[in-house]
Amino acid sequence: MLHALRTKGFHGVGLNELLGEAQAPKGVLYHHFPGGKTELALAAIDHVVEHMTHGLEHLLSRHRDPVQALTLWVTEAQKVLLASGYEAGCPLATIALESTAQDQPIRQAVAKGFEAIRSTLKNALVANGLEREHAGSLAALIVSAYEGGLIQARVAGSQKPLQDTSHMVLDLVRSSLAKNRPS
Amino acid sequence: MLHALRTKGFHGVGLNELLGEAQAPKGVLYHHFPGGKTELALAAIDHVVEHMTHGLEHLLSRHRDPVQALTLWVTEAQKVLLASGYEAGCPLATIALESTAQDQPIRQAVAKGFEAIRSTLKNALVANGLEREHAGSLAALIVSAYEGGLIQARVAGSQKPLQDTSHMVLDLVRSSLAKNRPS
DNA sequence: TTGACCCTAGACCGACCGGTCTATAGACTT
DNA sequence: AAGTCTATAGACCGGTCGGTCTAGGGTCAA
Repeated sequence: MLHALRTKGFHGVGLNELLGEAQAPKGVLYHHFPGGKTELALAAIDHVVEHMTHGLEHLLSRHRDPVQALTLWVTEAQKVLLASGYEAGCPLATIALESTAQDQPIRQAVAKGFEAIRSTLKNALVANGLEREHAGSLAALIVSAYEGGLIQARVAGSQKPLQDTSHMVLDLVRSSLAKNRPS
Repeated sequence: MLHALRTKGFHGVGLNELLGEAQAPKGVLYHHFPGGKTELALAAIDHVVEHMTHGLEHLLSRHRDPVQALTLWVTEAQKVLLASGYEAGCPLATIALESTAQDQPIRQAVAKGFEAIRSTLKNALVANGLEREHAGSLAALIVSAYEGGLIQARVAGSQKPLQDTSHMVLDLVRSSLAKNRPS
C-alpha cells in the first residue's frame, strides 16, 4: 500500500490491483479494515508518519549537529528516490494533494503528520539555541523544501532540484544556528 | 479543467463530471482533443505554466526589487488558496505527484513547467547580481518552498505553514541579494 | 463428535470510468 | 437548391472501480 500510495497516489491505486499483489482476497481486507480503502490509507499514513518522525528523531538524537542529521535525512530520501527510478517521493505529499474537502479523515491524518514533523524539527532547533518563533518558521521551510524538492526531482527525473534546494536550506540552517549560538 | 485539476487531481476528476459542468457533450471534446483526457490535461498544464511564468515575469519587470515581486507572488497564491477554502493549491504539484512513469507526456509538460519557472527566477536573480550557480540553487529553493508551503497550508487549512515558509525564504533571498550587491 | 465462532476466499454488484460511434444540424460552395 | 463538409450531441460500449455478501475451512470448547 505504502509503495503504491507514494508512486500512484490514493486514486491511482486500484483495490483489486493492490490485493492481487498482496495475494489477498477482498474478504480479509474488509474484515480487518471495515472502512475499506480509506481506512487502509489511514493506517498507511499513520505508519509512514511514525516512520518518518522516528527516523528523524533518531538522526537528531544521534548527531549533535542538526545540520548533519538533516543532511543524512535528505541523503536517505535521495537514495530512495533514485532506487525507485524517480517514482517514490513522499507519500504524504501525494495524498495531501489528492484529498478533497470530503476526505476529512485522510486530510486530518496528513495534516497531523506534517505537524508532527514540523514539531520534531522545531524542538531540535530550539534545543540548539534558536528562538521559538524562528525555529517554527525554519521547520516549516525545511518541510516545504523537502516536499517541493522531491516533487521537482521526481518529474524532472533528476536529483538536481532536490540537491539544490537542500543545499540552500542546509546553509540557512547552519548560519541560523551559528548566529544564535556562537559558542 | 484547471480548477478541477488543482482541487481533485487528474485521476480525481471524472470526464463526465467535467463535461457536465461545462454543459458540453463528449463529441465536441473528442473532436477538438482527439487525445482525450490526457490531451486536455496537457493543454491545461501548458496554459497554467504560461500563466504562471507570465505573471512572474510581469511582477519581476514591474518591481526593481525581486523580493518585492516574490512577496506579491506569494500573497497572490495565498489569496487564491483562501478564496477557495483551502482547496486550490498549485495544479502542477498535484499532477506531478499523480503522474506515473507511464504518463510520460504529462510528466514532461510538468517538468518543463517547473524548469521554466526556475529559469525565470534564476535569470531575475542573476540580473540582480547573484552568481549563476547560487541563483540556480536559490531558484530551486523558491519553487520548492512555494510548492511545499502550499501543500502544508492546504491540508492544515491554515495559511501559517505557507507564511512561515515564505517568510524564511524571502529573508534568505533578501540577504543573498544584499550580500552580493552591497550597493 | 458436534456446535459455535472467527476468519478467509472470491463471486458478484451497481456505479462510473474514459472512449467510440452514429445521427444530425448548420454553414459554406457551386 | 443540392451537395459537402465540419462541428455538435449524446447514446452506448467494455472495463474497472470500491464495496457487499455468502459459502466454506479451521479451531476451539464441551
